Amino acid sequence: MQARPPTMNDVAATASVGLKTVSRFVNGATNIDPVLAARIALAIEALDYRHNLAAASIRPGRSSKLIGLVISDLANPYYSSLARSIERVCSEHGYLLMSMSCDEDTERHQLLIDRLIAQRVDGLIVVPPRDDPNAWADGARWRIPLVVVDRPVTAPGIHTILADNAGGTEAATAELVRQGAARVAFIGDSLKLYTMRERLAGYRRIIEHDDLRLSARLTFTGAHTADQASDIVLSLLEKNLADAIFAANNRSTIGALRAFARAGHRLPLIGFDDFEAAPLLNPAVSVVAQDVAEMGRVAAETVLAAAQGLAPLVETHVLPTRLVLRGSEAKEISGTEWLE
Amino acid sequence: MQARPPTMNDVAATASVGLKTVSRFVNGATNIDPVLAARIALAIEALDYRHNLAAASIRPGRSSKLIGLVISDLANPYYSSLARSIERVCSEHGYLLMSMSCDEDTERHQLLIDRLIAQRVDGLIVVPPRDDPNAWADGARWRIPLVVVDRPVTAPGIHTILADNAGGTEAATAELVRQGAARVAFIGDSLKLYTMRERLAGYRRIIEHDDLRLSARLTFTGAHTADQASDIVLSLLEKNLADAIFAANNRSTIGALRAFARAGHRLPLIGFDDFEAAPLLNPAVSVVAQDVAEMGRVAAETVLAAAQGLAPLVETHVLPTRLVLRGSEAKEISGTEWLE
DNA sequence: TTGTAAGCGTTATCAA
DNA sequence: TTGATAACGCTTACAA
Repeated sequence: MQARPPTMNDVAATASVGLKTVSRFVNGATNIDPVLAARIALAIEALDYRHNLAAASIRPGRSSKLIGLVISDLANPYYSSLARSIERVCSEHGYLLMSMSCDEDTERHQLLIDRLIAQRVDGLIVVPPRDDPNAWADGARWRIPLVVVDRPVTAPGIHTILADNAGGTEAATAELVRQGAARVAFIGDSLKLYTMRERLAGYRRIIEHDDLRLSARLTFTGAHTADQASDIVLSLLEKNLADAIFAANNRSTIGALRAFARAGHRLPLIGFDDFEAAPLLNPAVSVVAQDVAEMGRVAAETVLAAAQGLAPLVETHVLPTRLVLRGSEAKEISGTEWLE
Repeated sequence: MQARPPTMNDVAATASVGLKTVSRFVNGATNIDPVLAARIALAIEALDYRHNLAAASIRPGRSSKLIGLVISDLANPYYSSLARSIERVCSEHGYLLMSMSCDEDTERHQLLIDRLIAQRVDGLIVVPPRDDPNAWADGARWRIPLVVVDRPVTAPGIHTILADNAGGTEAATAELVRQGAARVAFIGDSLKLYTMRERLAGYRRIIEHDDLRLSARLTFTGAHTADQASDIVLSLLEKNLADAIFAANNRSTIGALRAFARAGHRLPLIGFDDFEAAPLLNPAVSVVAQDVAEMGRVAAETVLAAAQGLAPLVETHVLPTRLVLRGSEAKEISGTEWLE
């Protein structure tokens, strides 16, 4: 069905020039006889010749100009924003980004990394899998630059880009306290997750500093789903055990909102991670926002610099978060404002 | 800095076996002397050898096992869902998906396609650029399978996957009429866009069929932004010119919601395309939802079938949409229900 | 400036 | 079953 695609040799023959001249032409060399160049251009057009980068890239000194990215889910807004930002930087440098989803599956994660290395990408950006974030990088010998994003890895000598999970949570908790909440509850997922441990640490910096000695009774790390978070918050509301809620991830934020709706009244709330609906809800939901685009940019520039031999120092980069106050700290549902 | 990565030859030398035997081993051939196999495995481990797929793929009869995808924006939920769905099918078939964003930029779109072909992808899935959706595919001779998604292309012989834009809008409009709206307004973007033309056509099937002769006065195709949509809807509300709103895309839906908020009262509303906030708003927003995952699945299976020589008939595939009624058709802001 | 010849890492042929 | 040898499409000395 599909004929073998034409090669540089075919072009050379058709244009009656040497192979090397076609190679020069294709690679954009300037010192070519205009007459030959025209013949070559014509032949390329006639044959519909396409440069074969796979063949070109196996020569020593040449590289694929490909960067690999392994995340858990391309369709998750957090990761797709990250991918988009990385893609932008890559394309500015003439690189193509290959973004792969591993579904937080450790095995698939490894498979994808192996496949990308087999594809001879010039660099790798990886979000470690949630469970067992270290195994894949453990004894591996990295011949290509590797940058890790969002969660750190224990293996040494790896570029790491993180958000300031602790600092962001600290700021949010402090704001809730400043607004008069003596009892701020922390609703989050398992402490097996690095980000949860960090966020809880930030929360404790404030709560224990204020010596309220409440952190233990108000700390909930079993909210794996929005429903579980909702149940926890509902119970707090019914027993009047808290004055404000810090929701340590999106699911917990949604859960808290559902609990508010069910109970008919609400508490001041700040959630970790922004989400599309947050500014559209009534009242708009305050959040700690990560600068995902910036994380992507730094990750991409780090990997590209290293890929081009500019070998930056291996270091951990912690990017600041932003407290976005929108109005969910109001004591009651205002009912008047809606969508702005 | 980075040493040249070890080759199959290095492995063969280390293991004291022939090159071809290593090749067999790496490609999973079964008929290998277990003793030699063990030596090879050891050598691979010792050298940290990695198969070079780029080199392998230049041999005749071998392919890259890569599929290319060109969309406008990976960070757009619609496209990231599409990419995710395609990626899933590809990986089930042992293919890797390369997803690229062109930002609706015709030039970049062409650049990406050329680059992917140069990379020797086995197939290409493309969302044509919004402006000038035909140029890129016009005279091109496609040696690899090509599938076009979301918007059609005039060039013949190209697999095309579309959503039933007209049918979905028809159903939504009919529902609004059924609920008693005599004057349903159509708020959308320019008719230069294929999807807008289709959606308007669906709207007219109902409005003109009902002989209400209102479609012209109630059709607005200048809502390029949410703000413009908002202004239009606000004016309709103030002059009491419409009984219900059909918002032909997400931006128009958001605009209509803003107008409702500003005016303090609302009309029955159905929007085209679902969005994350829709079920969370109060009242929840009814939409015409596209089955994006299914579109991706069909696109991927079409391209993979063709790539594997199963050459399915070239055809246009129109996938049904789903009318998701959630409660935004209520006449007033209820204020009691909130997040469920 | 141009072309010839060698070699990149892999796979396919084919004789052993 | 194994391994020397010849491709694959391309780039890079090096000679012309």
